[in-house]
Amino acid sequence: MDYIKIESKWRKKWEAEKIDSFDKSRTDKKKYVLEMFSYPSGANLHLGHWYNFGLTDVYARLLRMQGYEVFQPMGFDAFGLPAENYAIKTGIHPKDSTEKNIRTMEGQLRNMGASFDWDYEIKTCEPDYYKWTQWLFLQLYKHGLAEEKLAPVNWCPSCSTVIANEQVVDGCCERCGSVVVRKEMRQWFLKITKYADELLEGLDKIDWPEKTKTMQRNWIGKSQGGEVEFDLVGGGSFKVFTTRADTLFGCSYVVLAPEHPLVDKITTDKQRAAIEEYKVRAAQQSDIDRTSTVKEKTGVFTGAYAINPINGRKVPVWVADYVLATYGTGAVMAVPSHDTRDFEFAQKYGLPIERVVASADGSNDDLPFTDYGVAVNSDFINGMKTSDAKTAILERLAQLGKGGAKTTYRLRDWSVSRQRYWGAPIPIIHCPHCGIVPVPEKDLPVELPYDVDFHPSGKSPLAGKESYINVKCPKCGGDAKRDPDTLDTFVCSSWYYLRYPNATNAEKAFDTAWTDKMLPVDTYVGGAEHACMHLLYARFITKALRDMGYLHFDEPFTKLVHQGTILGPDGKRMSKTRGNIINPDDYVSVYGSDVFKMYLCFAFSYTEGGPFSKDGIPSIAKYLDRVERIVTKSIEGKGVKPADGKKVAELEYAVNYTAKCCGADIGNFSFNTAVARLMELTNAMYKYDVADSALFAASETLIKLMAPIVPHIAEELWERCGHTASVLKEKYPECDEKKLIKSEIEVPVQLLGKFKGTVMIAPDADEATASAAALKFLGLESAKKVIYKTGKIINVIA
RNA sequence: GCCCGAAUGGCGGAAUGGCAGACGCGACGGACUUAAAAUCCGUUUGUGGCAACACAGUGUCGGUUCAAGUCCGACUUCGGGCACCA
Repeated sequence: MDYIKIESKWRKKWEAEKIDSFDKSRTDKKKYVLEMFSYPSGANLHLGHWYNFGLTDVYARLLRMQGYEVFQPMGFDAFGLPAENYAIKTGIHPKDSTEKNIRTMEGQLRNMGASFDWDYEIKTCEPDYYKWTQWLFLQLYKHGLAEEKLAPVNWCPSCSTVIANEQVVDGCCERCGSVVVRKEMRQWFLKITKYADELLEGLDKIDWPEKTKTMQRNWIGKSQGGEVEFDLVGGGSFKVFTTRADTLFGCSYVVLAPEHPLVDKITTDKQRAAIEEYKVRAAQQSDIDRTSTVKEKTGVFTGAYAINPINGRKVPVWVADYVLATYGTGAVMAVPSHDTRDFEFAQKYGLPIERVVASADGSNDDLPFTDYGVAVNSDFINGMKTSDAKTAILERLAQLGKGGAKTTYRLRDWSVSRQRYWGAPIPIIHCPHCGIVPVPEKDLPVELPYDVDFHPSGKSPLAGKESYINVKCPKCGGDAKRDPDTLDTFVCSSWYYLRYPNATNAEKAFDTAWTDKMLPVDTYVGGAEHACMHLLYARFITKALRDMGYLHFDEPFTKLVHQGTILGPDGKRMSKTRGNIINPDDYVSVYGSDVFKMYLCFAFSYTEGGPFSKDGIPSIAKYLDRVERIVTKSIEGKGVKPADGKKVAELEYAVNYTAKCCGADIGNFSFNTAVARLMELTNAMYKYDVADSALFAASETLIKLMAPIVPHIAEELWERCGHTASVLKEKYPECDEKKLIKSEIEVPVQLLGKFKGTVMIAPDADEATASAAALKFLGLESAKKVIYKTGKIINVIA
């Protein structure tokens, strides 16, 4: 078959007929199938795009044939650093390069033959999209979910911008790999931490891969423990957070983070110089140095003392950078006997180490002992199990007014200010009189000016654009300045799935009633690398918008599927440096998109991925040629009455068995087994090998069954079978269970659990019949016991 | 260090606790052909045997069960995530 020719023929026809258009009147049957939209970085679609979009399209086409009204849009996550970095290198404006890349990718996506409805296309870099990103930001601001604060941020010196916690990988910038440093800056934050608990609980209600849910759980990092307030000798107090309140009697010193505001106040004159020096050193360190676990712990005594509220003991106050300012209260109680870090520190600086927990069975007396056990040397909790002791201590602290139960989270607020050009401008005006003034909604969008010097200078590029930055205050009319930063691109992508069904709405970001009908996304497919970024942000934004009354559902993505990673032929991750990158175009241009997609279906377990092997592609073409031959043969026998009833029954069994499995497999993203079943049916048809109406009927079913995977080829063969309407409008074949009933079935016989052979019995044979057949087969008179699982197995215990 | 996954022929990969290796690639054999390609039909986990067959076999070691690739416990290796989170 000339696949290329066939594809262009049908593609033209489908586009002219708008066969993939979403029918708004059928929302009762809607399925919102969404692939994570792509970043238009390179000029071409890569293998990952094909694997994600192409195969999800197979799933979408199945749903359509099953009678659902599928909404499957496509668009581009078009803002972001790569386009800007590319511009800095080449001088080509990010807008120009992005638009060019989008045009190329649109063309390729159309050639993929995927059933996207392009009427709903969105591009996040266009004013009619980012207008609503800005609107979203303003709503968050109005509802107290966006705030500007001075905070330590992750600064990438190479990208000259702040990046989010989630974008720091091993202490380095996720984008460029530079070592990230810590910097105090005024930044906009979205208060995702307000939703920490709900983001955690919501995970139980959604059909997502367990692994991804676990990653989000760990990222949110809920930690239940307690707060303990220590009074300072000489006045004042501070709190520490602990998950091991039961060890409070073993606390021999306390430690503040170098950035803790109390440090300056309590440091004695004698210690001041040493503390100052230590603070400077700590500030200079990058996160990667500072959080290195191999590094020896360091710290300095402040000269101050605090009182342990549980026993009135005076303990020294130290400063050490192993305590993080950004977690808990930025201060810890040190119990060297039961915490490895405190132990190491105490040993180095000669601080007391006193055991207060013993192992329950007395087996382990090494320190530090970090397991749970039984309290010792701890006054009123002596003998209590760790969990009880925790409660007892926290209750006592509550009575004393010195603390109590407390929960903390690892999750931090989401920093969204970026000192870069190619993003959505933050719609805020800073007025010397009125302070922070949001841009009035009627003035949106705040348009991103084209002519800007975006070379890195350590300052936001927009700050240098006078005509942009200088503005009148909307409140008092006086001179004011725009916020010079742009929003993290993850803000753009945190709500795009809401915009798709509303893509043409010029009045609103999205219409509430319509969005409630169309959302949540039924099936969302994309890479697992977004587990703690996009997928968490999107959930947060959905919940925030719900609380503002703009929508009425809790979770944006009901079911989530991650495609696996396709590796290079060498079994390693594809990369330019390894030179093992596979370009799909090399194969698509020869074999066409159907063959290539079917190869991707067949060669991998979808969620696992695996190494690419070009040998599999011609074998799929060979298979489809084989299909063409048997279909052609069957057409000749269209009106011929079948002669052999038994053979027909066998063929019909194969047809119905395939129908039963194929749809279910595609529905489960088990594309490889779906293709295997199609191949089995084809083999059965070759075995049947008589050109008659039974073979023709099998052909028609086979074509329908394979239509979601190879739509062009199926359409061509369907036409050859004499049909004028599209096969894609056919109902997906269902299994006729009656055709699967056989008069006799083959049942395996085991002797003492060991397979010995099979016997033929009626499918509804009772245990006695089955048992007798098995004994006869084994040549036995009797058996101690026979286990018969109907239709499955007969196990004889002799 | 902690938390997840995964491990099955020469290869990609299948198997609701019930015949391990579906389906395909590769390899080998046969048919067709002057020949080759293409096609069609076989064989293909290992060991022993002419054979029927026997034994072994899903990373390792134990366990539960009539029955374990699948469940439980301990470990090994690889992949992913988190990591001085108190």
